[in-house]
Amino acid sequence: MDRSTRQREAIRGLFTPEGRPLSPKEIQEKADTDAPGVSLATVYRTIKALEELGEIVKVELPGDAARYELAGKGHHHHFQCRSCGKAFEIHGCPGGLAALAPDGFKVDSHEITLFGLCAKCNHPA
Amino acid sequence: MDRSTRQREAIRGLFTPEGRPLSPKEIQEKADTDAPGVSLATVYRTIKALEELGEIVKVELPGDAARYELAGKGHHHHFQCRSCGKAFEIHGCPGGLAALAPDGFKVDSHEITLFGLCAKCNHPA
DNA sequence: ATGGGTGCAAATTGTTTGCATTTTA
DNA sequence: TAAAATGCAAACAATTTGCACCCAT
Repeated sequence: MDRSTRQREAIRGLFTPEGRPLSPKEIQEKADTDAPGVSLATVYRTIKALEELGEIVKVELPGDAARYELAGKGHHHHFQCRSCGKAFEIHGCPGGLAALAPDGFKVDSHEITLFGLCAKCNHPA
Repeated sequence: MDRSTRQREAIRGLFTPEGRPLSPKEIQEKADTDAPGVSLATVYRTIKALEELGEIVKVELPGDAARYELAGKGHHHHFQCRSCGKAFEIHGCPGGLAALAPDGFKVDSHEITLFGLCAKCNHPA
């Protein structure tokens, strides 16, 4: 496999159904194992390509850099650890949120982010 | 009143109980009326001071710059218009969000953001 | 003159992009 | 050898900060 393909596959391979949302830097670090020396520019370009292909989606957490995760996981939300900064996927969603908007407003989507300590940071070994 | 005081008061005066969250740029533009020529640096420094005094709080919306609003409004969330980009305060909050986190995780706060069209953008004159 | 506050510009971080080079077909 | 992808560095936007300067006390 050639270099270009290896880089792209290394990045693409990071997105799994079980994986948590990854930031560009995390992607670069993890991809470095299979494709040493990937530049951040390539990471961003590959992310953009995969996003346009509909394979991954951008996850925006309040006050932090964008993350990316595998597309097609269905409606869900995220948890961000205040200690290690990692983002995790959470399931379940209270309904009826659109009703909270003021009269005349049209709600088409929503984001819920939980903050706290992840299992690892909450139960230090 | 001297220039410094006028600038600070112009900025401080932008934060009202009814006001929506403002970004540093919006703050600079609005403050310019009462205090012409305020630099962004001063806006940021004043924001920081007011935040440390506990008069205003930072509002972080997914994927957008930070906003600031008057402190002490009680628990509430926000709506962001996809058309004009403005942020609005919304009231009400579904409970039990902490239960959505995985086992072992400790939730200490949460953020909910609704996206869509504000009244003005939804009902163009 | 002395300290507090200001504007400008430089520094930071996250992200994008131009361009020359490398790689692939 | 021409097209495609890469790395580096420059360019941007948001935010912070160093520094010289200005104003009120």
